[in-house]
Amino acid sequence: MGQKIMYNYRSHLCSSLSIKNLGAKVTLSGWADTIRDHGNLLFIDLRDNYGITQCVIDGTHSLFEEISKLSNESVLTIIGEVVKRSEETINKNLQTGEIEIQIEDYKILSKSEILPLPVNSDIEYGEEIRLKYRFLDLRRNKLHKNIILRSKIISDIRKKMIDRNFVEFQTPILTSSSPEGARDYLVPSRIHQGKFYALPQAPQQFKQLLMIAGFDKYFQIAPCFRDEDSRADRSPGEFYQLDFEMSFVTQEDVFDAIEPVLFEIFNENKKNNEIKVSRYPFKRIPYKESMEVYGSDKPDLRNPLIIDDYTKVFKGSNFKIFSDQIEKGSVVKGIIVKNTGDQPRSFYDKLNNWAREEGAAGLGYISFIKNSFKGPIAKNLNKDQLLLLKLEENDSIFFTCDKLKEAQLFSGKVREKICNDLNLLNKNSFEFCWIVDFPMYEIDEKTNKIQFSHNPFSMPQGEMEALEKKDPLDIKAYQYDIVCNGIELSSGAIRNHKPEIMYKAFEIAGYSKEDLEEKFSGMLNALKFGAPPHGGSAPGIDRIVMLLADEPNIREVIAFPMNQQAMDLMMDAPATINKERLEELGIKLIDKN
RNA sequence: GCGGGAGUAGUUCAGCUGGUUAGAACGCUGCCCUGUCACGGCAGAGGCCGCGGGUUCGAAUCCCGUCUCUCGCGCCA
Repeated sequence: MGQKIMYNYRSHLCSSLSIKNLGAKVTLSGWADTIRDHGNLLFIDLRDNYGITQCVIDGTHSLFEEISKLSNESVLTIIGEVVKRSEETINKNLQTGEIEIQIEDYKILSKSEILPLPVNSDIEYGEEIRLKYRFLDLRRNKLHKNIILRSKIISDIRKKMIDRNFVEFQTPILTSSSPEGARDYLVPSRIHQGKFYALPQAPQQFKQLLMIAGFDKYFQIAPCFRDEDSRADRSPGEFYQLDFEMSFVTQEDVFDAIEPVLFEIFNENKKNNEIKVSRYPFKRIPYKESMEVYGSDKPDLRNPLIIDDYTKVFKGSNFKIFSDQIEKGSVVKGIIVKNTGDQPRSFYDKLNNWAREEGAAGLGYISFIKNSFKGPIAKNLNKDQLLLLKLEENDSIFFTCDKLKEAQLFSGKVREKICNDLNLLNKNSFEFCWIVDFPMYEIDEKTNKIQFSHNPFSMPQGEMEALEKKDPLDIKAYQYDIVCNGIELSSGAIRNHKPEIMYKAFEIAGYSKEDLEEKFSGMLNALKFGAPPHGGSAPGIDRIVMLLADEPNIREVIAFPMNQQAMDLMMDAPATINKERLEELGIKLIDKN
């Protein structure tokens, strides 16, 4: 104690000692994870980033009194000898469980006050306290591991991209607001009072400009900023994408380039070997089919249930509720569920109640058991109609009747609900698919106007000819999403690299030539001086880590996330700014009260 | 902006068909304990029951309002 000279903090890590080191005099530094005081014998589990080592001291030692007053999470250097534990006291749960350190000397590097949040426990705590004391939360095993996994995934991605001749770039954080898309985060300009920078929602235009600049293959672990409300899989404020772009490529070239990267990242970082990752090429599902079969544009392919169309069965049938609606243009969607024909009545009633809570009229069903059709709808169909259902023994089928889009979306919910209730999900797999052929345009239901359904810079399939001759709502784009286990990892596209097609595409969505030139002059200019065909995508890093860490919430894989209200409880952001700073920026606050 | 759930000790939670002194576990303080690893035992301190109002003889409990957290919807080209 009381050393005046600088000494080494550690000779070993808290994970590194074993019976091979018996007799060695070692120095370890770390946190006092747990202290077990037996009166005349005391154990300290010393923890660092790498592991835990048990240190022991007995009552005859001159430092015993002092050391027994230590508090949890104090930071210590412990010097002592590596000794073998007796056979009965070996701890198999610990990497270093065959040895312990006989404490000879120690030094307190930093004391800890009473903790607001226990570090050495795995139980769940409220998010508010976890976020306020994030540094303590991050010391805890689960979060600590998640953040290290995140680092590994990012470094793996970087290596794989560089190995494939992608070039890493940085693009501006202070840039200009883009008129399409999400709400921007804005930064006031001091030099140009009244004007604002925007933080990039994605480096979309910059990566395209880099392609036009001839760099051929771009990637970036890119921060993206969107001022939108949060969800369990959407952190407010900022998130990271594996943003990449390639020149002289077709849609299939883009898929070929990224599929092995995603496969390898998932296969090499999955939690255990039981877990199967989709082999590439991943399934390609046209948007229209995805809506028909899964009732979603981000289907979870681990769910074995499938939606089919049964409009023909009910058309003109005696089941008037459906047949009348069909006359008015509705459709009937159904989901066949195996091994449910013998479920008790309550099973169907519960689903029916759930459907009503969801705003549906109910959830009609027919089950087929011992060669007869049961359920309230069955008696309204004749034999031929019932046979069209193609039910097998012990099957049930659940119906939704509504306008096409509503019926698809609700069937999608039913598909998910039944899968969850019956536990049909294969949890040990990562199922990838591409959703392709997204429509270029859609109709805004409020204004009845045609608008871009996705990225306005995407190339329409059929290019100029399609824009000129086809009904805009029938035009597909070279626009695709990659989906894994029902989570949209990213969208991407083959971009429109021809200014004349760009003018036409925007014209259809109601933008004049002047609008376009005002808002995207940089981009348009670039396209006029020799732009290669190019395309790319941008899988979300946080969501990839979330899937691999098997976490239901994205904040569990971000070191310092904001809460749902987009506040940083630890750093106290956002915060008020003093008058002088505001004046300098030419900003006057409006009192909304 | 809208809907669901929650807010009680430093922490996690119980109590909530109203009833006089609000409990448990972990943590904390003190004492005992030489083989624990979530050590154990005894004792103790610790509460504006989120905040404001109302009903009532009496409110953690019932009612109204409000704030906060969280999940979902809207939003997220």
